[in-house]
Amino acid sequence: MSDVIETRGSGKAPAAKGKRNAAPAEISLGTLPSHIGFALRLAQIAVFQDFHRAVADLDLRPGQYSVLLMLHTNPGIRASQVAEALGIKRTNFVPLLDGLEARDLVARDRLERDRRAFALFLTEDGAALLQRAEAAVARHEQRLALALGEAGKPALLELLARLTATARDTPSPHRE
Amino acid sequence: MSDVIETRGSGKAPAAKGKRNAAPAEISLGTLPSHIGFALRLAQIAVFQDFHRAVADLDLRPGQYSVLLMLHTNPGIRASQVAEALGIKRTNFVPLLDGLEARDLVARDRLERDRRAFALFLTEDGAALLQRAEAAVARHEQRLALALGEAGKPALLELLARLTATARDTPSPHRE
DNA sequence: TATTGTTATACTCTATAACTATA
DNA sequence: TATAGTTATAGAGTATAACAATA
Repeated sequence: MSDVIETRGSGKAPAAKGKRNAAPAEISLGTLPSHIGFALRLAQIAVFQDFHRAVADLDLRPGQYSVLLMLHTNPGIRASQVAEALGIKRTNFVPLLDGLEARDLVARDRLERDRRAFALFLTEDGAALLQRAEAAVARHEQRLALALGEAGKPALLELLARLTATARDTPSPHRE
Repeated sequence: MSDVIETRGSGKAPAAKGKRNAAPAEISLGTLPSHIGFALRLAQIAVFQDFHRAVADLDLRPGQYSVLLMLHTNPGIRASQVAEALGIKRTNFVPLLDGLEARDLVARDRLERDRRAFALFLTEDGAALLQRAEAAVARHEQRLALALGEAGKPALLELLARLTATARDTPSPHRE
């Protein structure tokens, strides 16, 4: 829990002779570790890296996995619905879908009753890949849950949900 | 805590007549909300947006604020030390520093005993801006702490630290 | 030879404006 | 007029390779 980081030479250099330097060998993060945003960033990076390792064989990033999951749970859903549910802009969702379609994991079916829109489905390959991904992601989640302890995971999800709700709803702080 | 999202017309459209559509009006996120990575992403986005609003007058992003804080806590520190401590690549730290220097918030002083490196300092303007930023960020943190409840913030920081440590240290899951 | 800072570059994620074809 | 999907584009954040000056 020390806020001090050793930066000199990655542990290879001898114990530093210049103690009166303008640039100290030991630096402090100060109050940074007590900032929620900073801690969130570090955790997010670490968790996403672990996710990446977990599904490395399948070549899936978190966003792609989320889309496959949504299409499995909501077959025939429209593209803009998936994008909105996942917090992705419609415009950025296009290349994401293109990539999955090019790999023949999802299919776009033009709707007859509204020929502007598509119904999205998993292909057989997509369903099969999702199944393997779900198993890998379950192991990834179990690994994290183990580190969080018995009541840790639900407690964390509850705290994160409060952050999401509060920070989202908070109006501009200086103009009320 | 419902996993169901209403996407049709953002609440403006009449109650949807086509109930037998291929694309249902109500879609489910399925198991996604129980994924730690997904919850982390939502919380991070919300918290960073709140941070942005909190320091909007000062035109500071989280990374820039972190650098100012580091230079205040560790005056004379070298650029690569700051970058490493914050988890930023040296190469990406250059334009970040350039921006702060262009605004006359930080100064690079060439070190005499090692003329490859710079000692970094806050300027007077930088110190003054940091002071205002710290006040704004403190209000931002208090707002979040209020939402998390009495023991919520330390509990959250503890859980996030466990995630950071575990996910970072975990070796590749399929090759042991 | 190794390190500090740097340039150039590329890839991902995100954001806005504007187009098309439909409604 | 409005909506679903799309294109083009631009801005951040992040990644690697390679260079000059210095150690």
